[in-house]
Amino acid sequence: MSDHEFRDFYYQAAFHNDQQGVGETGMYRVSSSLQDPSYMSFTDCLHSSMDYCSLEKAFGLSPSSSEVFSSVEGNQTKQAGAGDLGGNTSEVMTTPNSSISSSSSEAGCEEDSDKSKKDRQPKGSEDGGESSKKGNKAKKKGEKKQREPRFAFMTKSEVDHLEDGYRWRKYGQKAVKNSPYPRSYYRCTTQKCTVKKRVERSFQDPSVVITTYEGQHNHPLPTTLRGSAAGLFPPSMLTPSPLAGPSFPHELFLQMPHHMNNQAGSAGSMFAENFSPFQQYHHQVPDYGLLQDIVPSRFLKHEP
DNA sequence: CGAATTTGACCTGCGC
DNA sequence: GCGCAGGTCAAATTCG
Repeated sequence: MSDHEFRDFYYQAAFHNDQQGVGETGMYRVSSSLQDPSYMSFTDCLHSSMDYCSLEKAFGLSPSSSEVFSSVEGNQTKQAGAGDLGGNTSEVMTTPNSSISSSSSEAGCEEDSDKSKKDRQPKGSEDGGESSKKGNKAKKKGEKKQREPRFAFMTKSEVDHLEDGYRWRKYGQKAVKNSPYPRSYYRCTTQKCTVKKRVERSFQDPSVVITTYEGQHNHPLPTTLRGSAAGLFPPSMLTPSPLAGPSFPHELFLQMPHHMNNQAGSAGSMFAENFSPFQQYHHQVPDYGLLQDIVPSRFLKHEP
């Protein structure tokens, strides 16, 4: 997918959103969170709007809910990933009352080699040599790390770091070009979990937070977190194995549709396998038009 | 006191 | 080759 296509997608998404008049209650920011009165966490939002029967609402299938859009980063030319969602001219347009959760996935892509922006192995990687403190960063240049599936979504929120049930440790922050808002980098604190996320605020709509997840959790939600995160989701969502179902809320977005790739034209199919757990759903769904691309059939099928 | 955050330096890839 | 921008590291600092 080229930058333009990527951009177009978001424009369309916004347009679509407007047309549907979606909005009122998004998955975002509501002032009635259990723990934090200032906002509703993503987890809370999912919980509140979610059981599988009502996900369709949560995902914009009903007029009163937020909308989820997906897109797949085919060949991320210059990492047009979510990072750029808020960073350049391709800004998303959200209606004041709506939450657009757009997901961009770039799965796997071992082939993104040349492009893969570094992704250096977590420090202390096996090359054994942490030479001097900072000198060792140039490790294994030949080795291209596979890129994790990545998906982003936008959430209207006053807080940058949305609670999603997992514990994150911030490991960096950078100013983003063309945006007055910095981008924060978080890493899952669970050992051996390599999931990362980036959080930035849209410069066009400061109320919109763009969160990009990279990788998949290989562990259940921490039970201790904010009391009840683990209890918020059905067992299938807590399963470590991606094949058994999303292991964390955002993985729901993974179910989106590989064929957004096809739309994009380029490099589409190469990502399909990364969505394999969900392809079956895709194939099962009747024709819901765009919705089938956006919403997993398992949600759709519950429709009355 | 341990964990989390901040922040400046460093590294890498890309475009010119 | 150079400069820019994104991403990461890790020491210092702050927080619980």
